[in-house]
Amino acid sequence: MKQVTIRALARELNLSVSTISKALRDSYEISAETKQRVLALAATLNYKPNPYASSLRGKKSRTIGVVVPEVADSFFSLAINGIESVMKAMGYHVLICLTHEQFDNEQLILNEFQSGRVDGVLMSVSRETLNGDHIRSLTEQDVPVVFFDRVLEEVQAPRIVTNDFESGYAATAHLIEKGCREIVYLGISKSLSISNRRMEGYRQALADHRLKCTENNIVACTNDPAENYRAVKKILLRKAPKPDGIVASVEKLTTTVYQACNDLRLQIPRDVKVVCFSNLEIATILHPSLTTITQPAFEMGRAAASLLLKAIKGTDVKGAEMVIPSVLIPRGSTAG
Amino acid sequence: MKQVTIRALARELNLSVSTISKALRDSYEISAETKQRVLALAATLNYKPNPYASSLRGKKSRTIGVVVPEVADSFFSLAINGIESVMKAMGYHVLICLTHEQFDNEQLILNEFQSGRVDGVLMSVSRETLNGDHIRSLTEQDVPVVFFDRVLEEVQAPRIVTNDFESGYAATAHLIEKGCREIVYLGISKSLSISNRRMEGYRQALADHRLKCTENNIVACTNDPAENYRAVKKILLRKAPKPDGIVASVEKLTTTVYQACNDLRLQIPRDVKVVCFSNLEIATILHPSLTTITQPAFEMGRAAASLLLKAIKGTDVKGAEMVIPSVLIPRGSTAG
DNA sequence: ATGAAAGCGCTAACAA
DNA sequence: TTGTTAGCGCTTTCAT
Repeated sequence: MKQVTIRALARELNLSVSTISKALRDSYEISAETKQRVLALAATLNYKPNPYASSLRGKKSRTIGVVVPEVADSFFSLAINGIESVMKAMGYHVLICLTHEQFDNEQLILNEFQSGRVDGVLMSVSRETLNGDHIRSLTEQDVPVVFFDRVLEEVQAPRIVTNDFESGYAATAHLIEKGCREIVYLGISKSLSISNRRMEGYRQALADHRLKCTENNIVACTNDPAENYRAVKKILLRKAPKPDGIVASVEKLTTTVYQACNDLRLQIPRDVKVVCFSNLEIATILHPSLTTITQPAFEMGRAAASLLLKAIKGTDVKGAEMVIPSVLIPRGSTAG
Repeated sequence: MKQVTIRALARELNLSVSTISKALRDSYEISAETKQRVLALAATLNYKPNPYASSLRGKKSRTIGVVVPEVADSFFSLAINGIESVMKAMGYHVLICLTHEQFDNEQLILNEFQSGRVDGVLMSVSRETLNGDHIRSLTEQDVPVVFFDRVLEEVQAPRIVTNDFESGYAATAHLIEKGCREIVYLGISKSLSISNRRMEGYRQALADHRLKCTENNIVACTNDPAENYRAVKKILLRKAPKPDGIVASVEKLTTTVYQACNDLRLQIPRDVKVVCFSNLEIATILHPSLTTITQPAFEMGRAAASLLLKAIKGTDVKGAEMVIPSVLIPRGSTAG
């Protein structure tokens, strides 16, 4: 990497490095003519300022970290698009780090972020995360952290979330309305607050409709598709009471549920109706098309990014919370 | 950001900064005892080396850039997983940049990469990319570039690709075998080499089976789903000759094709059979399940990452090319 | 309007 | 074995 440095420009124009630097940053101290000359030479020599030198000097990296469980997931990939749209406009870089739903990866990543590599962090915690010390040590070093979607309640940090309770409620009420009486809830993890909030909504809807809520109807899924498949199959095979509705709290479970129903010769929506928290565009062409709770992934990404930028600028956003609602889109899987 | 620096450690232990630096890097020059003391203090004070300072000093960032059209796409998100798995193991960071299929974004990104921000670049070109000057100026600055999947033929750079020609051939031959005689090819873009190679395979398969290939059966899709939908619908409505098979060369078109067939009351596979280049896990639960050409996305990511690391190390990989084959998975959409 | 010089945190050649 | 020193490229006082 043979860089064109400010020094090279200075030598070429018989000016000092500081003059060049100021000219490039359009300082009022520099004459219009000099600015022209500098800019022109910079263009012809294809000068690119070394970002690491400025970072070192200025103590800011113009880079943010995005910590997510997975990128092969329509919610997160859309959220990343939203984040990126804001950050690009503000000249920030986005360092995406994946935890693969593992707490130790998450810890390692946040740890590394204490080095000054990033000016702020957007994160959605892993399904395993119970303790927030790694997050707190980051904020204690004045690296602002904003949660989006998956929050760790224990940590006091600004957050962009969706209305998980209401969505869980809406999904369940919708199934009840369509005649379901024995509704199964498939959670992502026992510890994840979004999963629990959705579940609380589910419970509340059952209660409001005078349906009893048995723990047997609640399944905590794992990160292993095969295991989830067995669990879903098992509960669908139960005879008395036979499940007639499913609320799946995460996109990954869509395939599992459809496949299980298919293999068990259960017809959706006749034998069992399904609502899934999902952002899959493809929901419309499933057979039957899938009723979804669709989250405002892109908007959440945008909002989280904007909030983080404020925090980086030094605005006090402690305790800021923004709720962007999800939408229930009824389709074939709950028809009839 | 209040950093613990090497200087702080030095003061605390009454040692010089260079001793600390060497101790941290486990230099043979430093006594075991001193190393212990340094490491211990570093741990208690939670010292994190400033990556930008080392980058500036060492002229290497231990960061690579990944330039892709989109992240909300199962091929690219899986490929990113593959890349990340290798890079994490080697202690590299991954800066993901999205072109959104636009050439000027791609240019801007590669331009910025001339600043020394990254040690190397992995890229899949945008559908608009015709000219490779931006890529060449990067390699001329000794920033190695490795293509994966979407190559710009014009640029001589190492590449990890899949067998696009053979896959296009296999998809088409499969349809012919299943009785199709009027097969439509849906391309991603006229300029994209992968799309063209797949198309060449399609043409060859037709020729080998003594079917004529009319330009009317070849549709170049755009980045606008609505427009694609109209185009697909239009060709499916054609009466004579009526299309009875579709090869869709990109995942995004799956929804379009299924939706169009659905809306036109065309039954898959009875009226028209479909093969799609796709990595969607969900292919199995579409109705009918989708016959796919499944690309080795994760493996391609891994291979590309390894190759880039070699290039960064200075190994000569000019002209290296690795082909990882895709697999045709026959499912319901081509049954019967 | 321009320049000299210090320093961001780290590394490495050289000295002691 | 440890320390001194000179930068990496850039920004920013503080002169001039």
